[in-house]
Amino acid sequence: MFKPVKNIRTFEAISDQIRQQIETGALRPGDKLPSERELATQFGASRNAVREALRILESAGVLELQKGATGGAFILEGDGSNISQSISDMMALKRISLRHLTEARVELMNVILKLACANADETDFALIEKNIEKTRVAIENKERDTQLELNAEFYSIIAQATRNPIYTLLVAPISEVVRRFVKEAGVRATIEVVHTREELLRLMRARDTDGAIALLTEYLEITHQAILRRSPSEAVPATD
Amino acid sequence: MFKPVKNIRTFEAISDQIRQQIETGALRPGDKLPSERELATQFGASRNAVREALRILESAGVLELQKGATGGAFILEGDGSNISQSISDMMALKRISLRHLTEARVELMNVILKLACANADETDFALIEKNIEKTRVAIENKERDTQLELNAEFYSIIAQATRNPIYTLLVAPISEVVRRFVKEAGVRATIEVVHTREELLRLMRARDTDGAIALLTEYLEITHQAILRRSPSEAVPATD
DNA sequence: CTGTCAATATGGTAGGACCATTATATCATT
DNA sequence: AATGATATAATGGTCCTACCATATTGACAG
Repeated sequence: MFKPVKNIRTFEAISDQIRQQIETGALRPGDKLPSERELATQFGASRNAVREALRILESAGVLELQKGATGGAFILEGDGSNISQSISDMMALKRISLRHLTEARVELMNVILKLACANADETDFALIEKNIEKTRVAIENKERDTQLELNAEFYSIIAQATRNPIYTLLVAPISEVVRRFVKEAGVRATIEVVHTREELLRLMRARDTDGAIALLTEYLEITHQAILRRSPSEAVPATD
Repeated sequence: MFKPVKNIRTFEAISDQIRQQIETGALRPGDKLPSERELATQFGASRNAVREALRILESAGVLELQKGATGGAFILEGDGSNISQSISDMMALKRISLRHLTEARVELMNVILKLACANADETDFALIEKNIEKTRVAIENKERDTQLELNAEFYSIIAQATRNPIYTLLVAPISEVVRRFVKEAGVRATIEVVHTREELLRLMRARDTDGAIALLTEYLEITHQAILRRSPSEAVPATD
């Protein structure tokens, strides 16, 4: 058995090295990398190769590039927003249908609700309450974009109540993709949404896990059906 | 209220256009894009900008770049391997601990097992059986890398039995990250693994969902403890 | 028919030049 | 002294040209 000949490209070597620095903790969120020109000399590579490496890390949500005199590459915290892009890429490649997405969303929210009911404290409930109130105002004023924003926030708050950041990372992209469907299909939120969420909050406060899960599952299915009615073309499952 | 001045970068405009072509179906998996030089003239941009756009799409797992005379950029199917990179990036940024990962893994596998028990047919079971057998051989021959490979495959097969590709997309990266921990900690697989999986397969065939979940949950927790014993430093949770 | 070699197209790398943006320092004006 | 305009410098963004490494194809000699 022979070892495969390595065909490592320079920009890969560079991005790998930077990633490694992050893994070992040598680079932490907020840190600033040297300038592109400086990095080029340090790596003994062209500025071109350095740029491609930085571009990869930027699109991965690891870096942020700022222009200007005090600009440069800054390590980010990482909020998982890039995972959103990944999932929507998969959907564009027809590997995922709306049916798949809703099904997974329901199951994921079931898990999250279970953990949130167990771990949430009054601080979380207060955040949810505030979010619902803002949602009510947004719906009354027909501010659709604001409402969609608050919608994503709602699930994010619940996810954070699980005390496990992985769920927050997973919920954000799903909300994002669902948001696109809702926007495309032109589905409008009614005041019913607020009532449902108030009831959900009540159930969570009462630690009624099963009740909360049942309520949210029903609501998500209704949302799914509403999108389907508006854009039936999306009902076509992935072609395998 | 003023609109924010758009500061769209050319390579972003290019990658957005290509992504749009994929979304509309104008570009499908297997299709080949024009050469970089040709794209540069078509977009009216420099080859440099085109390259950075292609680099982003490549790192997103949307494209594959091949060298040589008949080379070029080919649209991929998209197997979600890039999501793996995203999650491990988040872990590197200390947002996720092993405890978080195991907890989410257990919950996720519970869901997957439930759906797999409901939807799997004999074809899936046969694949699992074959995988277990190969794992037995790998363990006996102490082929650790092969065994780790089969390990990821095992969970992937189960995920595919759910008939929802999203779960396959989510399981792959988690397996990948767990694999790194296992390798780093030097945890060795014993023949017990094979016995556990054979029992799991038996339960799945019997459609004993609860039994299967209980068995796998226990096994995953044991794995978690094994890793912790070997590398206690990883036990430190994320610093918030 | 077969193996060898040249031609060619493509991605990968390099280096230089210039532009747009941003922050800072400097100076003139009030 | 405070303010505002202006030069200065550093940085990312873009472009161009050239060359290298690789992989396919086709011609050619054996």
